[in-house]
Amino acid sequence: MIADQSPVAPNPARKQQQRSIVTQQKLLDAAIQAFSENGFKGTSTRDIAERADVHHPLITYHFKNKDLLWRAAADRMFKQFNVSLIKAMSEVPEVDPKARAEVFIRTYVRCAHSQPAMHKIILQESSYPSDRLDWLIATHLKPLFELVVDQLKVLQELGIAPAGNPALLYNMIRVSAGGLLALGLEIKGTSDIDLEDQRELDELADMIVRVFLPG
Amino acid sequence: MIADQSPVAPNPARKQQQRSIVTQQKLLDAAIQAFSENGFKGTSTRDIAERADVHHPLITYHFKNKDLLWRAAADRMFKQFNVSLIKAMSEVPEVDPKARAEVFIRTYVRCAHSQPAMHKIILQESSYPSDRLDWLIATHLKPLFELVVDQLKVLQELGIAPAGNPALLYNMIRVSAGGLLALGLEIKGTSDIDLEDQRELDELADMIVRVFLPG
DNA sequence: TCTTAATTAGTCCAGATTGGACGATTTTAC
DNA sequence: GTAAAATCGTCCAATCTGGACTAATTAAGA
Repeated sequence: MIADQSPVAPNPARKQQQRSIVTQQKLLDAAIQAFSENGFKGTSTRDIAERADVHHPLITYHFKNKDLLWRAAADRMFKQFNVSLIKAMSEVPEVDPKARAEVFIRTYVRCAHSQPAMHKIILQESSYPSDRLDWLIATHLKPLFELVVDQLKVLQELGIAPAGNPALLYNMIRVSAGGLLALGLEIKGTSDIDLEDQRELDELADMIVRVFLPG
Repeated sequence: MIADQSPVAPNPARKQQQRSIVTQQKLLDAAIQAFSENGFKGTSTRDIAERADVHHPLITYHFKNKDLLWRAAADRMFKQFNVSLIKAMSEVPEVDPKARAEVFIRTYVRCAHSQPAMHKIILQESSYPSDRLDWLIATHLKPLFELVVDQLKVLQELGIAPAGNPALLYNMIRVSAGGLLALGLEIKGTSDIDLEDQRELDELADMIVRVFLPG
């Protein structure tokens, strides 16, 4: 994912320098990490700058303020996630719905593992109403939701997926992957399952497929 | 749940007054709410005192400091949850494992709905290692985990629950209930499902039973 | 009822942190 | 070489931090 352009400067008379792109990426990565750990309110811009190893006034320079930094960081993360998902799906033939669903689940597990911050941020923003949540839903969550639920209905008609409200089913799958992976430390503490281990990760994906696509 | 005793005073020469119990409960409720929204770091003791409508130095008086307040609040919440669960289970005959499992799931859904803060706090504390997480696992998470996983193994042998690692299965059930309910606002935004509605809540419980206890 | 411990109210503090502003300096594209 | 882009260093005013302290109030036990 390459930044289209600096999020701030409107009409550059000279093109953006390479190092500024690096700085922005470092800030965005650090922001996702920090926000996912401590929430929007609990995260200071100085904390983000320190994690990124960047002088903190550069946040103002590149992103104007904390709100816009949050939005840019979330945008990047969700775009990466959704693009990975759609790309993986595009490589599976349309004619085999069960195979498509299986690829979707395995890809979702893989992406959720490489970006556990996503689920944490969604959950945090679901704590109370906010502009950030509205934006998240409208921009990234609802589009994917509608795409997947339509396909889930087909799977249910074919007897591949369990009956019932497909929206609930979608969310159960989602939390069984993303929500469970975000609990990595806790699960390691209670059960000695290490979801950093590729084999255990595959086992989780197998299990989700088995449970949610029994047909 | 009644507080055994004031968490601070060691040897009261005169018994604890009723109003102090009320103050403590108000503080504990407010603390759970605040911590679940903004995390430990993102929550100030003053914020908690304001939510509880209590003068903030009373936190020092009743709980000594922020850490101990967090622990007392979490302890209360988890005890309530686990006790509800065990109580419900004790009313089901031992001889019918499937009925027991179904009661467990429906009770878990009901409790998770009445206390969505629990899942949020677990997830927050799973972000990075801490004494709080260690304590949570050892005191409340692991005991329940071991209890349930043993019963899950029986269900798997009977062909009632799907095959696979029972620890993963347990956690999938847990997040399908608690994790999904904690996402209430998001789910309402994407799908118009209102999990405050008792019928929709029952539908979720039905779905979890259907998916995880197909046998 | 009276005494006194338990609880609360009110105030204060010193220090840290907050998001953000600003000019001086360095780096790099053209 | 030069001017724009990016970074640095420093500053600020406001707010918030957890906690300390004394005086006032309430209620338990004799």
